[in-house]
Amino acid sequence: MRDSYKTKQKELIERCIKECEREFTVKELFARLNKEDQTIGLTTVYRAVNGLVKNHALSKSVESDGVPHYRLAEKCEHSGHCLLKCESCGKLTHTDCDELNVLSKHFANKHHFEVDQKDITIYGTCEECRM
Amino acid sequence: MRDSYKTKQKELIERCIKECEREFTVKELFARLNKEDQTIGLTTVYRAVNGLVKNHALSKSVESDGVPHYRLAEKCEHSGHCLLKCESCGKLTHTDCDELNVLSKHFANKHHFEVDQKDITIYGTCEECRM
DNA sequence: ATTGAAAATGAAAATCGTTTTCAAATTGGA
DNA sequence: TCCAATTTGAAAACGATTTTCATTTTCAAT
Repeated sequence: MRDSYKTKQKELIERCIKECEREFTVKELFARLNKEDQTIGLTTVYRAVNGLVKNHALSKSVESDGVPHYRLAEKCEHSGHCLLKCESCGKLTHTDCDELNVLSKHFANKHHFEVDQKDITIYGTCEECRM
Repeated sequence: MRDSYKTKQKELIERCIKECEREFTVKELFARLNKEDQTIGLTTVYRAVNGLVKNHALSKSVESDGVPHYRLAEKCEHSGHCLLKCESCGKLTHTDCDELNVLSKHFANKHHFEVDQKDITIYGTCEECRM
C-alpha cells in the first residue's frame, strides 16, 4: 500500500514554499509557481498545500477576510509566536513574546485548554492607523 | 440626507439577534428568522448584519472554517473576553480572564498595537480531545 | 392625505475561494 | 515491460457572500 508518489509538481511546490519569507495564501503561491511553470494546475496546488497541512509541515490560519494563510511550521514552531492583524489597514505583524507563554499556561491550568501558539492571531489597530 | 429607514425586516432581525445566547452565523440566524417570517430574504439578512457590524453593534470573528461568527458587541464588550476554539472537535468556549488584559497592555506598550479584545480567538485542543 | 425622492427589499445572477469529478498521464515496484 | 495505485489538470460543482436591478416601502414636505 503506497501512499505517496514523488512528482515534479510537488517538488516545485515545496521548493517554492521554502522560499516564502513569512506566510502566504494559495493565490499568492500559485502566482509565484506560475512564473516557473505555466502548466501547473491550481487544483494541484490546493491538494499539495492541504497535504502539507495534514503532515503538519504547514500551519494554517484564517484571516478576517476568511482566506487561509499558510506558514512553514518549522519557521514558527518556537513558542511565543503570534500574529497581530490590523483591522484598519490589514497589515500583519509577527511577534515573539514571553507574555504569550504566560497566557498559554493560564489556559492550560485554569481552562484545561492546550493552546496551539502557531495559530494565534490577535486583531486590533496598528500604530499608523491609530494616528 | 437620510441614511436609514426603519423597516419591519430590520426590526425582526435585530430582535432575533438579541435573543441569541452567544455567537451565531448568518446561516443560523436566517434559519431562525424563517420560522417567524418565511418571506424575508437572505440578502436582507446579510445587509442587516453587515450594517450592524459597521455600527459596532455586532462583533465579527472568523472561524477556522472561514465562516464569520457574530456576537452582540454589548455582550462581550467588557475586557478580557476571548474564544477558545478546539481544532479537534470544533467546540467554542468563551472565557473572561485578567491574563488577556496583561497581554493587551504588553502589545500596547511594546508593539504599539491596540488589541481589540472582542475579536481574539485562540486555537488549541480542549480537555476531552486531549484524552 | 398625497406626493416623490431616498432607501430598502428580494430574486436572480455574479463572484470568490475551494473541493469534487473524471479521464488521461505518471509513477515505481514486480 | 507491465500494471495497478496515484497524481494530474480542466471543468464542473460547491457554499458563502455580494451585486444587480426592478419593485416596494418609508417618511418628510406639501
